[in-house]
Amino acid sequence: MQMKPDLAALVAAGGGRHRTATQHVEAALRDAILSGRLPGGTPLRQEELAQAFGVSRMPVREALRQLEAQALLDFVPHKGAVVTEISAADAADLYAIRMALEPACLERSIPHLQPEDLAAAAELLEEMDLNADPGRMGELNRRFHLVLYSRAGQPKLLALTENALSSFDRYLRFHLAAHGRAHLSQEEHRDMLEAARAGDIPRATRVLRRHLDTAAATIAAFFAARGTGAEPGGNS
Amino acid sequence: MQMKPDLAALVAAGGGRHRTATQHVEAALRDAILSGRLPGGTPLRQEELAQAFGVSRMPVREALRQLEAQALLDFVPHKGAVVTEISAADAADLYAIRMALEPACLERSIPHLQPEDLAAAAELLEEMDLNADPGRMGELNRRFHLVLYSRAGQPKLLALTENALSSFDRYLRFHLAAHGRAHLSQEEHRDMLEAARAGDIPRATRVLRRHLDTAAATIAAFFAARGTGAEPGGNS
DNA sequence: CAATTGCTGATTGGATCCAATTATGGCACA
DNA sequence: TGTGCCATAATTGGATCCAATCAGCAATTG
Repeated sequence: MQMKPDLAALVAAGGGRHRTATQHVEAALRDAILSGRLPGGTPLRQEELAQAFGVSRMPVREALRQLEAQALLDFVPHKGAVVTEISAADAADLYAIRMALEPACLERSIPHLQPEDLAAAAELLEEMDLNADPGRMGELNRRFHLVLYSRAGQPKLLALTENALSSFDRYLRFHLAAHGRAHLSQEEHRDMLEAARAGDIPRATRVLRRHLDTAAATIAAFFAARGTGAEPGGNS
Repeated sequence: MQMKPDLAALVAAGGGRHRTATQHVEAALRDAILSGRLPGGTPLRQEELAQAFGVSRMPVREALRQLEAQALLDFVPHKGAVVTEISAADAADLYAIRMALEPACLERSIPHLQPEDLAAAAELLEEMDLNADPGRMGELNRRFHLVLYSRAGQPKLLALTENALSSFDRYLRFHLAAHGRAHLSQEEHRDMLEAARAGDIPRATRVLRRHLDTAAATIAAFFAARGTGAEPGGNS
């Protein structure tokens, strides 16, 4: 009966692949939050995390501040950082951002898309068909979208979009739980890819908007069915 | 002949109005960067800033990291943080973001705008007519836009928009230098306010898009006329 | 004379220690 | 028995100190 197996687990998730300890802690915590292993409302105490990661409290502090800037944590003075709660309102907020940013990315990127981009996108779609692991699904979905946007040539716009997509990962499990998780709007994904291949910007953005609309509706329905703060699955 | 009068000046700009030293340093530095007092390319050494602010290097470090996350600084290992350079490409990037986010904010906010919001917006426009101080102009312009968006009811979307508007302040001085700075698109501002008052969402967003288009064109022309890295005015 | 290599200085990342603030529990008293 | 106050303890913010890494320069050698 370990009280905190999550900490030991998420330390390993960071891997040793980061240059500084701060980056290591930040990556591990972000991944844990976005994947749902650290659910909303979880309090994070610096000392505890420092021991778990085998570092001092300082890199933990800096990592927490970075995550706070990304709206993944709320800082409460003298009570520690807590993982931000997910909610229908927050999901709608994220969707509004995605709806604003992603069509802009797509329409700027499509004219400059290269064959290798389309091939990479198609490969990601195939992988999504085969791979049903919810955790990996979020990454695949995010990468698929980002590949299509990658030639927009506006780094800040892309960075914002990537951040919004990452934040959305927290809600993807809802989506997967609602649908049979077998096909996560793969129809629309294929439509988008086809439109992009054809260079048909109006059609591509139209499909993208519908894709986002249906996803938003799915999440909203999920929250409406349950209480506003319910988690879809266990943390097993 | 003080080598670094800027540091002493920007310390005072922070004021004593922040809870933690980190917030104080962050606010002062951000204001200095956005206002142009710290131009692009300026190296910021932690020890130097710490002395200037009368604090240790730690809050300076955290503040710099926060500013890096906001894309105002670039971190170069063992060479210090440098203020990000402004460029035509960066300006275009920012405008793409504004063009994506602000119409979304406006159309969601207009239906819920209150009379006091419209009054506040009108007051800001008047103040912009009277006040010609470039530094204050940026704040007024930002607040005018934000008031019109304030009822969008999507905190993350608004936060992103506010950040984009703040970042744009760095380019506002170009705009002011190009036009006579007497009327910073006040025509379009008034049009927007009128459309918002009438609840005419299509017209308001149309005006807003044109407003952003013309502003983008102005900045682009300014960069085209000069070299890509020129600063408009002195730092007096 | 130029290129390379070793050294020194500077700068950042991390650890440990201290201070300030507040949540929380117990205890006394009405 | 319930309520309010106080003391303790836990937690964060900040300061100082140490280690590691890299830039720049000079001396040396081909």
